[in-house]
Amino acid sequence: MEPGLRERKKQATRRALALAALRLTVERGFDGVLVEDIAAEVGVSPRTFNNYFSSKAEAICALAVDRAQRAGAALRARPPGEPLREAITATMLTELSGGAAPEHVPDRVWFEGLRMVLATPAMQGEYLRVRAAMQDALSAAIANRLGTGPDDLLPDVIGGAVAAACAVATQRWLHADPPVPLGPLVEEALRRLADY
Amino acid sequence: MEPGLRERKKQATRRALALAALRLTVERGFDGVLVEDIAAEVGVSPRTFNNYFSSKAEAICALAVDRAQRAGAALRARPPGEPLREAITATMLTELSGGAAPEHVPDRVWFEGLRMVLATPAMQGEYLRVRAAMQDALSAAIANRLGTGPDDLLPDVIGGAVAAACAVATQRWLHADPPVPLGPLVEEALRRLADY
DNA sequence: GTTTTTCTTGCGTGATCTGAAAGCTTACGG
DNA sequence: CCGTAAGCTTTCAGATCACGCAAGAAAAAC
Repeated sequence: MEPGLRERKKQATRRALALAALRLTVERGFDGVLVEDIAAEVGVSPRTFNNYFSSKAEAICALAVDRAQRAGAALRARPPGEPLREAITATMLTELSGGAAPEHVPDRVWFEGLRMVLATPAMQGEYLRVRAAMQDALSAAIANRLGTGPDDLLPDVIGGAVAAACAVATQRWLHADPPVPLGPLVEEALRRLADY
Repeated sequence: MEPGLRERKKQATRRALALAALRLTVERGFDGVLVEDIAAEVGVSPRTFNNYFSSKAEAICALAVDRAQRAGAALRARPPGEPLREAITATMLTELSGGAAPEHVPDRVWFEGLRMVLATPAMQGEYLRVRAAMQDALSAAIANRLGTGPDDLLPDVIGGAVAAACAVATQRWLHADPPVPLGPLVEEALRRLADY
């Protein structure tokens, strides 16, 4: 069953809105861009914007949510025999370092966008939803990998811990001066997690 | 330096607003209560409400944020010789089980309030800020306890992981049918964390 | 008791988000 | 093909929210 023109158009509009929201926010700041502006950039009415996203912040973080969810799929795709810890580390290194990025979002927009989201109270809540999305995706993938029952706490706990560790690494990465690569930070954060 | 009348009044107003916000929300749902209602309940103007809280959701979760931050102080207060893992577990068991609750908030309001916050998209972001507050408080306390340098990732990573584990336990607790006590869930979640 | 600071309040404004109905576009079946 | 059904977009209107500003009231400082 092909997606059909209608569905493809919808996805395209969604992506365009999310991207415009992110880009404009990076350029002008959260309060410097109105929903109206984003809609105008894409060529739709403001009301249509809210048919896709229930808030400006949600649109800005939509691409990040998509990316977070892909982490789950990536973890599922690791070789079945691989030990869990290695699989997770490898997955996170690949995903977070932007190697696999179907969205053609310029690196600087990602970076500055993240920095801005983290620094703006009105968007912090939404960013934490990104983390939650990643946690859920990881939990599901881990449960799938380990074949644990639905009552086992382990997948959720590990998913949450890994997401938290990655968030810490990302935070450090954003504020590192001089800049450092993200990979080693992620690796170290995950190692420290295992230390505990 | 005593708090002074002015400061005490401010804190009282703040608490009253936060409590009214929580209670009314539990009774009528997030959309069923207006900022105007909360202000009226406490006997201040709506404008004053926004002098204390920058959003309705923030007010609703304010008491939870206070509680989360107390976790850090509680961890600092554990005996210095105690192993970190034990100290954390003991702290979380005491704090989350409501044993130490200076706010005289009825248990049912806490429970239903949490359930409602978790179920309402408009408040989820704010709840995640509660988690962030707990994570920060724990990180600081852990760093203080271990005497680690400011560049060490471990305190932040552990703080995040513990906060995540507690959130998982809380989630299960809220949806457990039939109801189960929170303590054992927290204990197990923290144990699983160490398993990884 | 006066002065000064701080908090509260009322008013006005800009922005966000949502419901409902009308118009246009796509999909489907003959 | 063509007409009908379904879905999406748009316009319009309304409700709420959050905030800046200036004036008034309460507390603190002197």
